[in-house]
Amino acid sequence: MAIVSRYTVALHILTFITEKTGNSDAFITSNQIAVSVGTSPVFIRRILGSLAKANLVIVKHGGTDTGWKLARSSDKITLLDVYEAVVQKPLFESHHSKPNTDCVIGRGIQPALHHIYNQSEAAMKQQLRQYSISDLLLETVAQFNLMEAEKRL
Amino acid sequence: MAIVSRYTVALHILTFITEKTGNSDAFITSNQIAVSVGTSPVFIRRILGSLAKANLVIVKHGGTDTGWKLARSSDKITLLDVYEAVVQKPLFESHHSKPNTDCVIGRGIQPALHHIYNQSEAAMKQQLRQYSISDLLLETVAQFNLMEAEKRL
DNA sequence: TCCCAATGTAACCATATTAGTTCTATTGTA
DNA sequence: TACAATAGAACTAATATGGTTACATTGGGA
Repeated sequence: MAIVSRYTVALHILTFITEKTGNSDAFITSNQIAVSVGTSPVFIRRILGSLAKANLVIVKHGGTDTGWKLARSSDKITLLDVYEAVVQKPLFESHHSKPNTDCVIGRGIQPALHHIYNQSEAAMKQQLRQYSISDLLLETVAQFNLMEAEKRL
Repeated sequence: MAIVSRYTVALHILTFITEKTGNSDAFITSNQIAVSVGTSPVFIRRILGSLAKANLVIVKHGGTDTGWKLARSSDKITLLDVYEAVVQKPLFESHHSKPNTDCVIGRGIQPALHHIYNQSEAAMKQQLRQYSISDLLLETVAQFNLMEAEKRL
């Protein structure tokens, strides 16, 4: 398959929080986010939990004004930070079956692929590191405005 | 999840065929390959079917000496060729749910991510393009010899 | 101290994907 | 025509994903 949509949702969440709170210290609830993403608050909280473990968001319980906010400025959170927080598995999977160890190929191919797979995954991550949530918000708003302008034609 | 193990198996298949046939015109059966991979011939044939569609292998039916061989020299088949043949989906998945189109983020984030996702996937593929099946066979044999040497200590 | 809105988390379900198995049809040369 | 292997459909088991429901927990404010 592909990289789970959980990653896309995580980026949606952080971009949404950034847009709603701006420079303020407000907290956003999982319900508000769920409406924007179009899914259930529980699913959102599961992902927020991963982001909290990676110290990307802060949660506030009890009283009024509860919910979530960014743990640091949105231009200090890269898309790679989010990837590492949400995707735990390596990009490439090895055999499910156990290759025949009497065979040269069966024995040697897994270590041989290891280096190549690592290199490819690193190249992909290097791209993600070049963008921050702040960049993503700017681009998202730009795309939104573009679509609105087209609608008015 | 991750890139399916089908890709790893496809590389195993092609490396195996290369090692067994060398420069000869011999054909390898799906049964022989299945033994090396440690799985069923049907699964192997399913993957060989994808590789055949991408013109990476040739199948021969009927008579004696039936089975599969490479469609071109192993140093002319890159790991990217195999990736494109076997993995049809984009690396990154978009939302499963439908984002709220009344929301700036819900509306703009998918096109905003599109470019970034494409760039990351391209960087990963670029790495795969640098290796051929021939390179992979060399490295696999080297790793095998290394492990055999360690065993003798 | 009690209230309460929202989080934290477990349990359960539906769905999709992956890979393994079995079976039957087909291929095309000897 | 025989036959050795592929082609492919149908079925199963295992796993992962995301959605739903339910309930305990948090902790500031009345």
